Amino acid sequence: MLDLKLIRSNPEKVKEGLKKRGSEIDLDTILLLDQKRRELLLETGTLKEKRNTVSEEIGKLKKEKKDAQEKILAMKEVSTKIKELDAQGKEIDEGITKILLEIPNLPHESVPIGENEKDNVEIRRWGEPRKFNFTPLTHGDIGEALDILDFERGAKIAAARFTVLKGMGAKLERALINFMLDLHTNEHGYKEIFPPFLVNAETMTGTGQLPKFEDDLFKTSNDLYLVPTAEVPLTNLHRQEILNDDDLPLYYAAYTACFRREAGSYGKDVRGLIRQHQFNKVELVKICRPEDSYNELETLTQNAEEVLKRLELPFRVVVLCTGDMGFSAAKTYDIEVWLPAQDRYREISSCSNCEDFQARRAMIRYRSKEKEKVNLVHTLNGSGLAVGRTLVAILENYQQKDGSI
RNA sequence: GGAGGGGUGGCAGAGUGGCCGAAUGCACCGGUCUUGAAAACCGGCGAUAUGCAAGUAUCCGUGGGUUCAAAUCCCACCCCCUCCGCCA
Repeated sequence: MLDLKLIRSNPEKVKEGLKKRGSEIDLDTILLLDQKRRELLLETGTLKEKRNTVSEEIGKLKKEKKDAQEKILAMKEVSTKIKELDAQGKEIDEGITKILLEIPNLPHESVPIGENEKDNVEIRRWGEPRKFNFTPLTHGDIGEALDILDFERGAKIAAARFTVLKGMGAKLERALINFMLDLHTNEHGYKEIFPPFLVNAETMTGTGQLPKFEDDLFKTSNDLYLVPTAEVPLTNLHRQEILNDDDLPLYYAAYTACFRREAGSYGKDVRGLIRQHQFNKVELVKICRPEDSYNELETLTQNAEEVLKRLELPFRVVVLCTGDMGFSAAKTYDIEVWLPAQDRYREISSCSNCEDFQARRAMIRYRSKEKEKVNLVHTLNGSGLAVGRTLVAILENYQQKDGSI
């Protein structure tokens, strides 16, 4: 959520930022509503002040057993008017919130301007893609041949885009989860969390999945949602809290299964493990002071990269252009791992600084020591890493001519 | 699922219709004292909106309602605790 005050004081800047993302949003409506809201607030404020003082007088008169009937009647009228105006105000507030919740974050000034993934900018590479003296197979073919991936039965017992991991495949997946969590908690200073996999609508709104992206989520019959990423429960741990300055920065790491409807991705990555309705991920989340967030983004990204370095998998890091960034992000680095069978780099981690966008939605604040003031925190998140895709990378990069890994 | 109890400021905990945004204690911050610290004493100490500011308004789990006036009364919902049932 953007700061309404910023929209009010500098609508041109906001428009410009949104335009860079390819987001044409009409700010006139919200500015009009805001204007109306403030006028109304002034009016009701005055009326309520009157009601408060006169009500007090009535109380005194009654105590002295004097007649207060006239004042009561007058205030009855005032109260009716207040009720009316309050109802109007509430409607306007809801209108403003509704619009605000659907506006994406503004890109950071360092983000390259562009339309889509073609305009993302590579900033570094690590490792050399291996030269094969045979044609490398896809992870799907390898997995089926070794009987460690079972797509058919995944579809049978659930649906398309669900996969069964078997034997050494299941073991490898589990080992990767442990490896990643151990690395981040033992060496990078993150606190391990095991959160619920189902969360409520407020939580989904806090990180930006709702209301705009409801179609991407699985929802249960009692109004809980399956988490699409651990970013959601981790960031919302401190929803509606005021943190102490000393508590910051907070580093959290969690494994969760992730659930996504993948509506609208028909025909994309249909074969294999790349795009699933359910996949495993170890997620990193940071909650920090605003002045630190861009440094924290760099280290967060490096923490994620370290997983690939230790697995000796070649990768590159790209900075997403304005048009390719997610809804809540101000700046995002994608880490892309080399996949020989696809002969290209594929996303395996996405590390974002959301600045105060989520903090404002979720009301995550801290009391700064120097200024004794309450401020919004900055929130960051990054995959560290997507486990299924890591397994894919291992199978493809470490395959041998005889079909073994 | 059934029965009962309860949700008040960072925490504990008063407050059952009217100077209550809320006593008191702890914690915290500043000061006095001290070589320093502790203790003691003095003072300060919630958030949001709006406004240049003074101020004003709002907030006592959430949402409605009654009333001139609601933390306090009524209704619905949510959450927590205890007991019973069921259960990995």
